[in-house]
Amino acid sequence: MPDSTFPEVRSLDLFADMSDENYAKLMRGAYLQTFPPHVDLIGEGEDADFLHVLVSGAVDLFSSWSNRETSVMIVKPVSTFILAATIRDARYLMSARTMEKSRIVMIPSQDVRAIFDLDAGFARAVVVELAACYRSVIKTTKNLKLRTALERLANYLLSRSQDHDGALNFVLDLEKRQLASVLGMTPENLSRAFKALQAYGVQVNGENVVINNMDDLQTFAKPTSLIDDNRT
Amino acid sequence: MPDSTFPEVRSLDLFADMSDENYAKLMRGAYLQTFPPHVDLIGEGEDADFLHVLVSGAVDLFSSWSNRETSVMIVKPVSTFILAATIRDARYLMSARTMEKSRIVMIPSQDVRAIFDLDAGFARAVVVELAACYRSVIKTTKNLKLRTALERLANYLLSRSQDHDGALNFVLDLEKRQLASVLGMTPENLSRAFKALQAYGVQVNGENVVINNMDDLQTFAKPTSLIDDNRT
DNA sequence: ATACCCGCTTGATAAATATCAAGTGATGAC
DNA sequence: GTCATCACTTGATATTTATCAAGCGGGTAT
Repeated sequence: MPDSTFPEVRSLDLFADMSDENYAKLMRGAYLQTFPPHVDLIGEGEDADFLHVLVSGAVDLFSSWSNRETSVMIVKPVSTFILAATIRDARYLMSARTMEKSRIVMIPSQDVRAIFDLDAGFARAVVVELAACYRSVIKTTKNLKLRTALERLANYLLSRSQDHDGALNFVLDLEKRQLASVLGMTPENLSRAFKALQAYGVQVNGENVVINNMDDLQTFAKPTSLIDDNRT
Repeated sequence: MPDSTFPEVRSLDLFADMSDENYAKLMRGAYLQTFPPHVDLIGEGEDADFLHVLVSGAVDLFSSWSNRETSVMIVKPVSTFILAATIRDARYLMSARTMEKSRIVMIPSQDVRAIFDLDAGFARAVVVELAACYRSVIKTTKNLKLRTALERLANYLLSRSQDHDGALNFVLDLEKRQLASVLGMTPENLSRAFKALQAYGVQVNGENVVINNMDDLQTFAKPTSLIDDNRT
């Protein structure tokens, strides 16, 4: 492959299938920016002028209403965020802030839409990506409506274990209050939920998690790929 | 426009922009089927062999886990459902059943994917549709995580009022137990929630709803287009 | 080293929501 | 017309979750 701007971006599924020419066009107006931790990037309700690609760091997509706030999802590198708003030329539904120092490529939304019309490979990739995002949020909805907070936590831990090749001990990748918000509960409630999972052999010490009895935990959590597997 | 198979389908946004030739190809393997009320169409976990287009009637998309069941969304005509699974050649994340007598056009998924590659207009329409679906589910998630059941109900009533050009009285379009499931609460809780909204001037008699004091209800419900407007 | 901050925990209590059981009322079958 | 069915309602109670208020403890700045 010839040189390209932002090679990390080029190798993303979303951009891998397009022609070099169209990729170059798309990146002509794009720029890379580095942000410190805890910086607001986007406010919900604003116009989606840019498609964002997180190259390194971590970003929290959250939403507020009537004095309440919740984290809708966490974005980890390398991936895009708020593709749907860009495509529809609509307003952001979520706010975004960096969680740590982050490098982000910003691509003007109008260029994304223009190249979409020019490049069939890109168009296909956008559709596949959007369909995956859609399915992921459907799973979130099922998780919220069908499970209690304790069950959501148990399944979260099983998922993280899977991420580590089924390891029985691992480190939480989120601060606990952040995790509480993602799971749709308060930090106090999360604290108690961790204690309640001791009954199923889960030990938590700071950010370290040990699963002493995988069978017990699975029997309680009843994980299913139709909710918990983010790949399918 | 020349004659086309399933004119109701042809005029959908999703199919309006494609060439007559490709539309004909897409519909070659499609067939229309009529189902009685309360018939299971799809079970979650099955392979997405067909894209479904609801031409008349109503369909409930629901999901089950561990002895619990919840209605994720209701599909009204004319619209497609489970587009994302079709695109990704994946398994259905939701089950589907008819709520009333329904006519449904079923299009083989492989044809959808094939024509997608051939027809740029169709590809664009799929992307726009999927982006809309994605944003709609994000709104559902915000609704669930940021609001209590009472607040969800209040905003639901305001939305239905909007659907009727802001009318102060209208008829519920769902059975109450169905509505309870969509809103993520039990039928008993919904019954009490209706009574609680009397304090804000809402009167419910059977399926008839009267909003006596729109200001009061809005002050309580705090509707926002970033959650409650399904068009943007 | 000391003091402070901050995230987390814990306890007590309140609010929201679900469950179980019984009752009401409309609708439809016979 | 009577009975049965079914959705809905109502009441009593249990569970889940949130709120408020301290307290704990590891890290950091000075």
